Amino acid sequence: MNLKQLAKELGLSQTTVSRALSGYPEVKPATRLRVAEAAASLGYRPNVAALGLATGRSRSIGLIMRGAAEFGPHISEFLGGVGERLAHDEMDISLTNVETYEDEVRTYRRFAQTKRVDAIILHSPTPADERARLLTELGLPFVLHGRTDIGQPVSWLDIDNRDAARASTQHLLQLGHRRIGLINGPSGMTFSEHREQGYRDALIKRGIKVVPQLISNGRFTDETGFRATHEFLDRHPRPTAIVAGSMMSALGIMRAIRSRGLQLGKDISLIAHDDVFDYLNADNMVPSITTTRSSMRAAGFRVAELILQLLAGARPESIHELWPVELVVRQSTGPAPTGR
Amino acid sequence: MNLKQLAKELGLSQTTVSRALSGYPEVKPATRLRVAEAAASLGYRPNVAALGLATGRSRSIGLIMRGAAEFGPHISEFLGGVGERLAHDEMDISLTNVETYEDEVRTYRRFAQTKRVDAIILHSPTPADERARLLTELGLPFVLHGRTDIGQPVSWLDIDNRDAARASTQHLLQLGHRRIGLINGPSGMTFSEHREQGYRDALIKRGIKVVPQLISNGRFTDETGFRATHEFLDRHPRPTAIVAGSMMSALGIMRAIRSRGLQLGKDISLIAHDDVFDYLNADNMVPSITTTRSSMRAAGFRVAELILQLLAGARPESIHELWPVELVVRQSTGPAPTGR
DNA sequence: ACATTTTCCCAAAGCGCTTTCAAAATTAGG
DNA sequence: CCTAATTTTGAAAGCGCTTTGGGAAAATGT
Repeated sequence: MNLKQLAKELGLSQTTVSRALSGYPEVKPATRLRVAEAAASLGYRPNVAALGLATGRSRSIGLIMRGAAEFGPHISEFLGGVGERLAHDEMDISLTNVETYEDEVRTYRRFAQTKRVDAIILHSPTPADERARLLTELGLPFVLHGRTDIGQPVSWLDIDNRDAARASTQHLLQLGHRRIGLINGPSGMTFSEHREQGYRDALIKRGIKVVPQLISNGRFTDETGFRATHEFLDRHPRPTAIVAGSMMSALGIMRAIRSRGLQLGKDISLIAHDDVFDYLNADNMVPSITTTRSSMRAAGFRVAELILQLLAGARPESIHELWPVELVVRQSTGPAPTGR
Repeated sequence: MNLKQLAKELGLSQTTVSRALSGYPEVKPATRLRVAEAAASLGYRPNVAALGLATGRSRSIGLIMRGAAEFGPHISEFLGGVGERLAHDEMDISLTNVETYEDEVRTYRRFAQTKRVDAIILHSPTPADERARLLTELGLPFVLHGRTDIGQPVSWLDIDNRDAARASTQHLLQLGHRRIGLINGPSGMTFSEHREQGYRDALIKRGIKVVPQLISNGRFTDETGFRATHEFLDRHPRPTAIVAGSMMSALGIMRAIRSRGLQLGKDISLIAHDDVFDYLNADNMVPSITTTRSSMRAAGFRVAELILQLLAGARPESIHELWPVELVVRQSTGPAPTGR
């Protein structure tokens, strides 16, 4: 069933039917109704390729994952939010995998040249990320989840990682901790840098020297947390608290702490950043974990919304959102152990 | 840059340029080369909407996620595999979120009517899943990850969950365990049913009565594992071993065991199914976890390949793959504790 | 040398939609 | 009741590609 057939069925021209279905004003309400009913009962929907060709819009948003590693729980939560929002508008996510940075660049080129997507969601940026520049050059609208330092009119949404890390560190300082380890995300990523800045800010403000060996970078995995924690605990004197970048790391950290026979929340304190996975609840851990909390899913939802605004004509440079992060104190943080 | 411009640039007709780029034989090698070079240097790529309109193919594969819950680590591993394979052919995944079953059906209809995707990846089936029938009716090619019982020519790829559960249970039986709990996936899903069947098979073969209270169903989350384990351990006599459906559940199970002051691999044994997440390694746990192992990513990769075969004309009823599952014995399983 | 294949290329139609421009139908104005 | 203004509808062009059905040019045969 295509437009031509439907029009013939109704004894109308394609023009009128098209207009009726697209909600243009110059069609009589009675006609519009008749068309809508016929379309519904005959199951007519415009062919998306034809529509794309005629309008220049593909009704889909591109998102590229680089390397197997990116396909973790974080991005999938985010994707959930994006998809939820786009579904309202019958738009879809066009998901593509690439191995290398070069492949990613190539794929953006392909997206632009073939007009496969209307816009891009850019994620996991580095401070000097060139991809934003490339996309601008290619004329592909995009919203960045995160931030870069390149001075360009970039639309972005980010959470306040710097403040999150600062708040976490300050909280531990207030509890009397003086040797605090940071188990951060991969080095080079903007959010990792921001977290380290926040951590340093808090320490320096309190006049405490930053010990580079107490800062560890790596992916947000159980294993990374486990290893880094062991390394920290091998030091003398050992840290009495840890700030971690993710609940995944926290799992490994907890394991390591336990394997040393130490008690979480007493011998050693832990604050993790919680991206809100419903299958990994900080409240349900034993002990429950103090976290800085910000829903990845909500961010995805909002980014999708911003993309739609962009496509509706919003000025890219007007789109900036910095989300505050909430500190939720639970059992994994306690007063610094006295003496030693 | 479109075909017309490129053709003019080359002093050739659109026909010839199109054929040269698509590798048709009726174009002189010298011309082909000249065209290819011009296309490369001018950055020409066919508009995907026009291509879709002319060929009837969208070069993308649909995958629907129902509910927030489906967006877990399992599916994202799977997606990684799918994307990796599709990228070779410059095809993309068209990802869509829906809330309800009805929405999902509606979306398949939309896909079919608007010709948005060339094929579908169907996943998370129930035994009497009607979606396969619907897709057949809609004329949408699809490959099912998993299996259903409806008697239809359905293309599928599945792992041998029944055998995996049977092998796990048998292994525990050989170690002398007689009260074995099963912490399974959500009830209703085919894979959960298969696992329960395998578990029952093994017990019955050994003449051991199946205790319904030792079978728990739920999502693959830390929390589900934690709760189910506590319930099991509240029983008298309590089970001495647990078969779990996922590494996520295993995390919660381990927590629960620990919180009871029991020792994993000694007081109680655990075998989990491992879908191979590189951020959650059974080998690195303490103690390391005995698992039945099958890469979700590899499954995704292969499913994508099967889809491509289907689109290339393979008969749907010829596509069935049942993957065996490997049992990897590690430290979390040991002899059943004697006495009591 | 000419007739016949074979190779190579092209004009134009068609894929299914939107949208411009113009005409027909309706309503309002006098 | 007629003309002018306003709604409402339609014909046709165009989006950028593939592909059919020929033709011109080159290669082959005699």
